[in-house]
Amino acid sequence: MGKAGTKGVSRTDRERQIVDVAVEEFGRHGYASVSVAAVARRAGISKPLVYSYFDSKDGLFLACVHRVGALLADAVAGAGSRRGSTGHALDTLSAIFTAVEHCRHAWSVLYDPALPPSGEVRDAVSLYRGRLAAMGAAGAAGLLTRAGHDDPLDHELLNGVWQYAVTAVMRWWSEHPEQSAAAMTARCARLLTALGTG
Amino acid sequence: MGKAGTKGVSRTDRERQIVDVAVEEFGRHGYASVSVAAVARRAGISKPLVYSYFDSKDGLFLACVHRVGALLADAVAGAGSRRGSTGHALDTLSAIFTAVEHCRHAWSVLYDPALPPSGEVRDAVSLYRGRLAAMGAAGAAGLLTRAGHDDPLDHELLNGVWQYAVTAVMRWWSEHPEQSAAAMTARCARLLTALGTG
DNA sequence: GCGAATTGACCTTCGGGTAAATTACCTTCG
DNA sequence: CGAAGGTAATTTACCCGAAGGTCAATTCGC
Repeated sequence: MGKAGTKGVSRTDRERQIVDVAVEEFGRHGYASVSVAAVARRAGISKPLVYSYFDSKDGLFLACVHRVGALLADAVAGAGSRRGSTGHALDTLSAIFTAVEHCRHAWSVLYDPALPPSGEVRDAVSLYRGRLAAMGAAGAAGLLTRAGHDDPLDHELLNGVWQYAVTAVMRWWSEHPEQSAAAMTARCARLLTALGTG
Repeated sequence: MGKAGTKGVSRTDRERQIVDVAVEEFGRHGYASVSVAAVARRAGISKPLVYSYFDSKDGLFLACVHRVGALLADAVAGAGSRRGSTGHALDTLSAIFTAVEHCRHAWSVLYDPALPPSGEVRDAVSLYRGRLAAMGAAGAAGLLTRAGHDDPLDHELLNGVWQYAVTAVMRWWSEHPEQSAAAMTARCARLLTALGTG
């Protein structure tokens, strides 16, 4: 639109705003389908400004990964810790819901299945996924050992299923924006008790 | 590599072979990250031949969707039908495992989350997803009503979680090619019983 | 005026898509 | 049975738009 020249927005503020937009775009459409120009447009600025602050598309995505990775890891680490796998799962989900209530596509950024198959981006994503998996599904281990199963591959698979289940819940939530975090927690509580009595 | 001219492969055979390759590529990397040239290269032919048979990238993807959609829908429709949600889920999973044992990326083609957000492709995918959801998670409805929950949104969400859980299992399987379909069924049986006793 | 913020215009690569030419198979007629 | 010609299979070379990435200029706050 307007000519060149500063608009009085500090670099820090602008970076935060760009990452806000980028998280939503990446979370909604996936890494491969989002163009830097689209992010710039939706942020109301021009493409070279994005490159000036983040160097490359990967750099922008990395910033998003660190943003949402820290947010989610902190939330899960600080979650309540009831005993019993159902209670533990609910505590974890509740912590995630409240953490991303104003940034609902955060989870999908970390669990975008169409990432570049190698490189720095993949490494950073794997790092945060690993942390979330270790914490969130530590309860799953107890669940399996209590049932007498100790195959490590079983644990690995249950871990993957747990993370994809959370992904499903998050995507459903993005499509039902009227639902509050508390309502989501209650809903998941109903589902989990129903599963336990199946 | 060689010059032009037919190699004596009929259109029908070639189409089947191209779709074989394309299903694997689309399933592994996702719609947006796969180029028609890559599919052609891995099939040992040239790009214009693909366009000559499938018109466009969307046309090629549509062929893949119909291939795997029919395969999966038939498998689930013909699955055993034990009573009880655990038995029903296991029957469904077992049918899917044996159906796609030689085509393990089939499921991921239908559940690629980075599809174009509208258009014919999306419609076809939604059609098959709907069929699979209706059949596969009819059991989920029983599970919820038995537990006294009748919120239709709960059903919708449980449906989504079920489909993503299956997606997780399928992706794990793609990364563990040494596992047989029977082994996967047994593994899922262990997980489901462990869940029931949680 | 100096530096930070910001942009229009440009370059380059990649991927979807196309046109025309080449080769081989199959029919048909002498 | 063999030559002519149509048709199907296949490729090389190309076009074009979109997206990643860069440069130099311009404007504002201090």
